[in-house]
Amino acid sequence: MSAPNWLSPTIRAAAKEITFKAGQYIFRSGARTTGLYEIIQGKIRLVRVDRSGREAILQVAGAGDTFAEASLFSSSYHCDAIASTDTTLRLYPKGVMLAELERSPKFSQAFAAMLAHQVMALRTRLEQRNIQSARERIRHYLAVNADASGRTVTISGTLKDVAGGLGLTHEAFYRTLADMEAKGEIERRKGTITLKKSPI
Amino acid sequence: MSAPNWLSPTIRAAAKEITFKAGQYIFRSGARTTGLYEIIQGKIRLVRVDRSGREAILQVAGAGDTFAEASLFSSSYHCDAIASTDTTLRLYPKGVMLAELERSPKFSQAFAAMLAHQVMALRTRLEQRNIQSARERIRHYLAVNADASGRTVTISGTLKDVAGGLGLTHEAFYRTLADMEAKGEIERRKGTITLKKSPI
DNA sequence: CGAGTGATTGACTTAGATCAATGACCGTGG
DNA sequence: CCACGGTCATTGATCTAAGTCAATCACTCG
Repeated sequence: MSAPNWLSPTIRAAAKEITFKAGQYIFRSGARTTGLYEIIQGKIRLVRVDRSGREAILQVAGAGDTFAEASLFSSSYHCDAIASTDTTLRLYPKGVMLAELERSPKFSQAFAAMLAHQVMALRTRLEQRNIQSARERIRHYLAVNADASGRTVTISGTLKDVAGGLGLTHEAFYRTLADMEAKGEIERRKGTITLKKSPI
Repeated sequence: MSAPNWLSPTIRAAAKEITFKAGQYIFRSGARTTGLYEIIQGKIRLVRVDRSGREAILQVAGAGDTFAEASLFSSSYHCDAIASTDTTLRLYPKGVMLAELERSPKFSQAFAAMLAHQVMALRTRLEQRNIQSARERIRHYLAVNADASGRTVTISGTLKDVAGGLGLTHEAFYRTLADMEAKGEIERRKGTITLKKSPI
């Protein structure tokens, strides 16, 4: 999800870049695990194929994301990884990663910290999805992503992307934002949204 | 989320049990971090309070779940933890945990493995929530949770709980299941659901 | 300057939430 | 032992918010 600043120089050195064409398999279910991947460019999906031959998507990942973390601790893959577009990956080989976990407590901590933060962020997003109403969902997003002052949220990327991240269509998102602004609940400026204090 | 079989005896020994009354704060935003919690009994919620004084829920956790993993790597809390019911917790103190991470590569690996699995499971659930249609969401659930044969899913807990986990009302869930059964897509038995092969 | 994309708004439709009612089952306390 | 309260499972009726389709404007980039 984020740039891997948690990696030690040793591991960076051991990484290999690999490219895949759209549609190509990166690994298949049952195959021996190779390591942790980081996406340099492109998009991949992890899928499991169900009885009817349909793909059940486990994860979609894009540039900057990592995937197959859990494969470090398992001997074979339990899903397929497929390049959705032409893709460049960086592979951090399992052996090197495990050796480094073994050798360097510093690295272990950094790695665990990164995973713990991801767990927290994912749980929060999942909790957000439990909210039915678009308006409440957006409020949740704003409350959770507000800066230290608890007021302003900086929008990273396009509004459309944010809408997608919230599990809303961009139309619903635009509309609700417009409505919230009209009602004075928020204020919009280029790249930021500011929560207004409730008028009570 | 699961019984902490990844804990070393050293840490188990250092754990402390604490009880809270419903509504009591377990920790508050800004306070110094104490460690990782496991819920023995009861329910808690992690919340951030927004400008309008409303709670934005970051996580709801129940018996068997752990929370505040990330606090191990941070000096102060960034949210409040509140007991939703009378609750018994086990606290694994931060100092002991970090020392153990430092000392025992075995433990570091086990801890990282546990977190990596959680990350995977959470990503999968999040991906599931991107599916609009109840029917497709259920299909996804079945495909992902099928046993080795790829056919049968064992229902843990009540159907109602499963519905909740899928982000559906229990009514919608029952209805869709009934419909899928009527159409011969699945077969239901006590405690299990079996996927039928697609008729193509 | 056109093509492509984001931002925005309108109109329409629908799937799922909500409210409601019923039967089955389970534990329990008199 | 059985009546009663509670919860789960199930189905019906209704409503509405959000998805879908569609059109327009602004902006950027080669």
